[in-house]
Amino acid sequence: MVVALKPSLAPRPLLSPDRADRSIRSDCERCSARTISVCGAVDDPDLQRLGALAEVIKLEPGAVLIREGEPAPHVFNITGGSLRVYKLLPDGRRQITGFLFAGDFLGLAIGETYVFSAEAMEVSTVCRFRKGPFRALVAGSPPLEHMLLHRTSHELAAAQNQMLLLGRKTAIERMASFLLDLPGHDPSRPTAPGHVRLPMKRGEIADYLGLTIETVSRVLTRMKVKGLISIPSQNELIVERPERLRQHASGEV
Amino acid sequence: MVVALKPSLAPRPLLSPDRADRSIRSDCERCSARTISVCGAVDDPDLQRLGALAEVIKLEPGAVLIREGEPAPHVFNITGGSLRVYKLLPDGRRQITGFLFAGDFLGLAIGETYVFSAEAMEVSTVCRFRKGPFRALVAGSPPLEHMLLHRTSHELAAAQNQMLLLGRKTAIERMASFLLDLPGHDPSRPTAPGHVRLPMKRGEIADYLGLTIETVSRVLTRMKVKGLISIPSQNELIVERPERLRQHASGEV
DNA sequence: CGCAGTGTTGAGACGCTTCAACTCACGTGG
DNA sequence: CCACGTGAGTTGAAGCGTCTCAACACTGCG
Repeated sequence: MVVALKPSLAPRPLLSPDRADRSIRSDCERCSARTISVCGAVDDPDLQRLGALAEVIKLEPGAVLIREGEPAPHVFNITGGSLRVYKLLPDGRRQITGFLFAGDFLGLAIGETYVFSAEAMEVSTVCRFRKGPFRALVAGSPPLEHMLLHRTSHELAAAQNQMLLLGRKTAIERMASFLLDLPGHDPSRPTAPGHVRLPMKRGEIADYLGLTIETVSRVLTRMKVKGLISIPSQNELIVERPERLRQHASGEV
Repeated sequence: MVVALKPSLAPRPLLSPDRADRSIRSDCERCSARTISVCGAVDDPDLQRLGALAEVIKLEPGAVLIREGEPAPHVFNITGGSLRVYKLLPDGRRQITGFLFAGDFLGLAIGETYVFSAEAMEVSTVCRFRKGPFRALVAGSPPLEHMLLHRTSHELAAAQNQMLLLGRKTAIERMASFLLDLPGHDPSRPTAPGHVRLPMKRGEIADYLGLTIETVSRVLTRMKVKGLISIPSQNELIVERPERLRQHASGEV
């Protein structure tokens, strides 16, 4: 059973970061700033029980996992790939509220129906839990509950950063912030410093940053011309001047 | 000892909503849609212990409770009044990420320093807890931890709504959303239907909605001319056409 | 009465969006 | 092997919504 978690629990023994097929991810990007994997026998009985509850689902690119407004019987944990989470207005305007990667939870919010939609951006795998048993198990396991609170608090802090971005930053500041933040969320195989993997299309970046496709494209071009970044291919990008980008991200230019 | 909580625990006996001096607020606005107060003897020993940890602080309007970037030794619970929570860019641009009222928690996010600032908008009272003992108590009390997770999840859902607002809504849509949402967050004395208390100034509304003061003023005027609202005084507002306002809020006009 | 803080209104400027044309990469089939 | 089609991305020109700057109105208070 595959379960990917990013608990904030006491440190676990560090083993090889490979063998994702039977690994439990254990990290806390804001606390310990690293993604580690714990493989082999799982010592925590709660995590084992959690794994026993799970049902593994594989998603093709574009597959819809959650549709806003529909009944919400499940909680999900992403074990591989990446998903976009978004909300829609009736006329089709879309705001992507987050990109999720391996280890992230989805659908924790209390309520009868989902309040957002979620789709796979690439081939992805998720663990699905029925809400009732999941809640029951969590309620009976303080460490699990604590981990969820910890992660949700982090997400809330990230959401506040995004509000600052959407409410007050210019297009280039938004893009700079995005390019600097993205690698920290994506636990996929360690990339060279400055190297950013872009599993999402321009339109998704636009809907995440509250811009249009055209503006995203223009800003990237401007950054390229300025020598801040280079774009070897559509799906990857290299930050050439991280310090200058950081200045842009915080509005100091 | 004054403690204001909005736990998602099992229902408690409903008593008089007054006597705020010794009350424990107990509600779940999104689940049960009402704010109730439980007064008199507190039966939950965890809440009593929480109360014993608290230190009551009174804030004058404009008083700074939390400054972004400073060490974060405390967790707060608001027992009266209202606070604004915000983030700043170096050049002074401000994004207010939320308005907090009685029952709300503040400073839960894990980290060495606060990642936002908070100021009182009116005369307010808060309970202050040192983080260590607070965490210890919460860790030892599953119901408390559960309540915090529940509340944080709600805040996260609200934050996602705000991202949709900031990223994709027009000025009038933002204002309409704001006027409809605000009463649901403010548990202060029950107001007549359609009646909205505005404890914040225009500049704060602007910084919450990602607009300027002038745009806020213009939009309110437009709404007034259209007959959607009326403004008896600077600090209060009456929604005359809730259904039309709701259409605007969801972008259907 | 005068002052300061707050809110409103107007005119022009600006940044992003909209609309449209074009390029590029990739896959398919004649 | 190349013509063709499609989806994604880029670039240009014009439009529009909000911002900026400025003047004015209102309120409360010493």
